[in-house]
Amino acid sequence: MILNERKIKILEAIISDYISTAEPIGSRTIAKKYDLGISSATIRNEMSDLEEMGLIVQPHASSGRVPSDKGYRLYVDKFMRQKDLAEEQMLFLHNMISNNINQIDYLIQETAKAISMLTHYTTIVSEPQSQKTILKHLQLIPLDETSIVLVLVTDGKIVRNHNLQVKETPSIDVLNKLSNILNTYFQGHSLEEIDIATVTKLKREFSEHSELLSEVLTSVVEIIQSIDNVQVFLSGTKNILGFPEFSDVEKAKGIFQTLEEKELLITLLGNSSNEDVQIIIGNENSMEQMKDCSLIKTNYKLGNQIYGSIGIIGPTRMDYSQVVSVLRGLVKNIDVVLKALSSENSS
Amino acid sequence: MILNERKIKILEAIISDYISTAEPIGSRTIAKKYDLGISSATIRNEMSDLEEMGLIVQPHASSGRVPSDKGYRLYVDKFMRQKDLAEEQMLFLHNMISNNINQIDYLIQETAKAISMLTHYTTIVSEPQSQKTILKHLQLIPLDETSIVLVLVTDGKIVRNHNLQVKETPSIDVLNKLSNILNTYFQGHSLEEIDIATVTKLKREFSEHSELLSEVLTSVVEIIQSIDNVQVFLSGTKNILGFPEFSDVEKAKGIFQTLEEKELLITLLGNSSNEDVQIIIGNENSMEQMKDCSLIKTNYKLGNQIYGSIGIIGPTRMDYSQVVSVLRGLVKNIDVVLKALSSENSS
DNA sequence: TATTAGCACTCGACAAATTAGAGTGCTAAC
DNA sequence: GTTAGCACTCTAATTTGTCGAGTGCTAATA
Repeated sequence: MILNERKIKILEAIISDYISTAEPIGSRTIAKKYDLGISSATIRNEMSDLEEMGLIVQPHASSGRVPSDKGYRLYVDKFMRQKDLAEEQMLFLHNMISNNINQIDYLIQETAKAISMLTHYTTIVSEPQSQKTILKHLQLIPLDETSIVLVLVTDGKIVRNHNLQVKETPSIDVLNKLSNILNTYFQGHSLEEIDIATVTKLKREFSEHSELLSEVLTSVVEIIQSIDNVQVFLSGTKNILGFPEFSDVEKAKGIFQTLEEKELLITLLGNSSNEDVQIIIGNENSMEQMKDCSLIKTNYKLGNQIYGSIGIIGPTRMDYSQVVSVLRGLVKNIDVVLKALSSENSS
Repeated sequence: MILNERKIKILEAIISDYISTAEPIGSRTIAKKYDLGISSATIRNEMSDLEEMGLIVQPHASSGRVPSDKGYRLYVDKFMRQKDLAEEQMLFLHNMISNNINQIDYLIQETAKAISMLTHYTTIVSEPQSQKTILKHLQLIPLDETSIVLVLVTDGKIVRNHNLQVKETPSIDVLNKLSNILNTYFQGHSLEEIDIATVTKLKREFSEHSELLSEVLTSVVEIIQSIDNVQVFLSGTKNILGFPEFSDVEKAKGIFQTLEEKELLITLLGNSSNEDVQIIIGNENSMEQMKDCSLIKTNYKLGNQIYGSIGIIGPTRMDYSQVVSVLRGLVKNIDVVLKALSSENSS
């Protein structure tokens, strides 16, 4: 069956109406509300075709139609028009980013808040991480009599602390000396390069503080492993409860369960380095509890090869077009702020 | 009116029944279910008295009775029996604590998870902070061409990073030198002592790196101010939806709204240094949205004068006795683990 | 041939009526 | 002081009826 202009118009009418009302929509309503120049009977015939094509469904016989996942998919892929974000929203994002660009963890927290505020959906933001993290600096700091903090800085501006227990905390001078040794060996190397082989070699060369060094090295390896353990921030979970499709408490519970598990969120966001906006509609998501939700996600770039992800979750009837605009606006503003920063520095 | 033995038994029956069923309970049910040796008519008379005393209420005429906030309060203060935590639960907590005692932020995160798992209520844990934080160490670390990380360690084992922007990042040697200066001046001083006066004095003495020093000092002050900005972890929010009293989505939304605001959570946990378990029932809480909830909270001690708080939120009919046991068990285990650690070190 | 008007039919949402059940308070008897 | 019994009340659940929105089909129309 051919999808002619008229069918598309009707499908768009159904989708746009359903997005705003969450109520099934019938032929008469379309005829009245949208000026398509055809009667409800004709619309009825066309709707029957659309249903046959699997683009819309009837929740129950003799009710109006509702877009199917396939219908949304077609709309999103082919007919969705992109709106540009309003000036003031762009400004809002710009300010939010500029104010937090130096504190990555605040930035992602505030980003989550801002996006959930703008879209009224639930927002997940993952901490940016480099595809190939390079160590920039290591520093040991005394914590108390028996513990040291190892601070590690990567080129992705990620700063991580890790406590390590020792028999007795050495003096600051010793710690500084040790930090220097670590730096000369590790600085500029990617995380993958710091493997058991290098570590054993280092241990052999420095037998002086060998016991301490050995403990420190173990910690370095641990941090490096845990650096994949990205932080994830969530905002706007309560919005979920505002949608009629989740007034069934059981459904809402399933979603909250997923949102509470950091690992699931990370799986959800995935780890593609695709820079464009991706849309996952309803059943396309492999997680059972998420089959009534859609997820719109994108990756943002915070520097050379440093990517984080941001995802927005809502009911399948979410306002795809608006969310895509907001995400594109966000990514664009991050770029703008970063460019402004780097040109400022080079001047 | 006198609250005799029999009235107390009936009140306890009502409370314990309501805690588990969430259904109003009538005189006949009590007579059948609880072997009090009196007829339903007598129970009826007694219940009438209990209602007059404000300890129970009828949700509507000719329904069973439900405990009032005042009823719970009386029960909690006078009649609640404390159960001891089961061996395996103690062990579970002990292991959780030992595994995380060296990483404070993990510890509080895992604690939130563990407690919400054990109680099935929502758990809030705030990062421990000292009543009178003393600086132990400051360290400047290069981040990139124009930013430095200032790492600050307190005697409360709190480690905080703060980025600061500079015109040009100095060499590591300069940073180390500066770190040393900062340490000689600030080490061992409490946060309150580091005020504008000290800072200005320091600035005057060291005019050499004055501009840099000035920026660093501003940051130090900023961190010190933000150190009150404690982290808070939440777990088990989804449990809220499991309780019939919150199947009204609007009520649930109000609570979620509160839980999403960190500031509100901190207000909720308060900042008393009282070490015993406190119970706030329904309307006793000043927040409007929380008037259908009870909050059970306690402070835990992680060292000399270092306290964090932990709070558990549930419906007013929550199982006070169980929650108190779990909290006491947790606090006890923290003590045990800390003692074990310190004796291990001194040996 | 495509479109439309008309009609019978279906189904869910809603309201009103009915019923069953749990609970109460009161009174009189024990 | 306690209890059995009874009339009464109120809610929750069920039933019944009505309305409206929607459908599919058919026959007439442009």
